[in-house]
Amino acid sequence: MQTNSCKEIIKSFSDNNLSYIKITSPEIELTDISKIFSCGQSFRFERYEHSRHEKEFCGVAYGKFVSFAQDDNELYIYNTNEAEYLALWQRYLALDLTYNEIMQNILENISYPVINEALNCGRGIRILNQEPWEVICSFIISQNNNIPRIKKIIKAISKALGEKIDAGNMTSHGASDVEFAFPTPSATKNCGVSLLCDLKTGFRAKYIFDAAQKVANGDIDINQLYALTTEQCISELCKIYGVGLKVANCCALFAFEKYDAFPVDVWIKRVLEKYFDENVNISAFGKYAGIAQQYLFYYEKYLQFNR
DNA sequence: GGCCAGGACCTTA
DNA sequence: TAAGGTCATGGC
Repeated sequence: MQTNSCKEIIKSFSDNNLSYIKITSPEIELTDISKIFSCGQSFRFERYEHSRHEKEFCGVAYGKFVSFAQDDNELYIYNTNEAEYLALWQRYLALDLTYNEIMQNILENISYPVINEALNCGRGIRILNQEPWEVICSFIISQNNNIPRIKKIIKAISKALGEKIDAGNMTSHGASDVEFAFPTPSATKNCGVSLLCDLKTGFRAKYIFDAAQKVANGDIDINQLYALTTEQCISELCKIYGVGLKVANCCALFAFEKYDAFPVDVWIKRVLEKYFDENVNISAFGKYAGIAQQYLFYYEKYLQFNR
């Protein structure tokens, strides 16, 4: 794995009841928070329209309400401090990886014009390292669904079943006084299928319930999945009723650091047919195939909505 | 009012 | 083994 050896400069601030940090580093030059939070990998962040920065996205991750703001090559993280950044948000944002080397690796492995175009178009996208249970549940919800509605359902589930978060110090960064963490597997399991169905999950309710059961009782051991190969990890995830290859690949990529996992949804299927040889092998993309996949996904949607 | 959305499962042949 | 139907729901 490529490790970022370039030194970051982290400055800490405190403003009334709110602590925040400012980060500058070469990696921030390959970071665009608006692409990161609108490329379909994460569903709990919203743009904060009244930001004093060029762009700002706020939401809940790892049980905390946080906001990420950016002006050019400066990244601000509100409601955190340096220690928490180093322990949590650095890895969450993948700022411990050097994306230049990752993109070079992709380009060296596979040579198609669309790869260059997609990497260029999506410049700044980074694959977040999100919480495994939240990712499993979120991508079960994603099936045969669209992104705005996925976000709405996840918000409703969190409000109904998640722990309250006191976010009073973050109302000037898009928070309500009370926000809600993503519910635990056992809270989700205890909720039961019919209430999950009431939360507009529809036919996915029984899938979510089975996932919650298997994770809560240890049939699926989240901590063990990190240590497995990509193939083993995907195969374990597919033991959940309602998790097939596409959802399992999303989980492997977005939660378990399996950067060669390559989710194929309707968009990526279209991309493969449109730009690649008929029998192109996914392994040709190399060990960062999943990251290439995310740039291709963003690129194709970008073309669709910017014509 | 049919079609589509970051699909998976079940039935049928 | 492959193809086609089914499942909830909302936006267009």
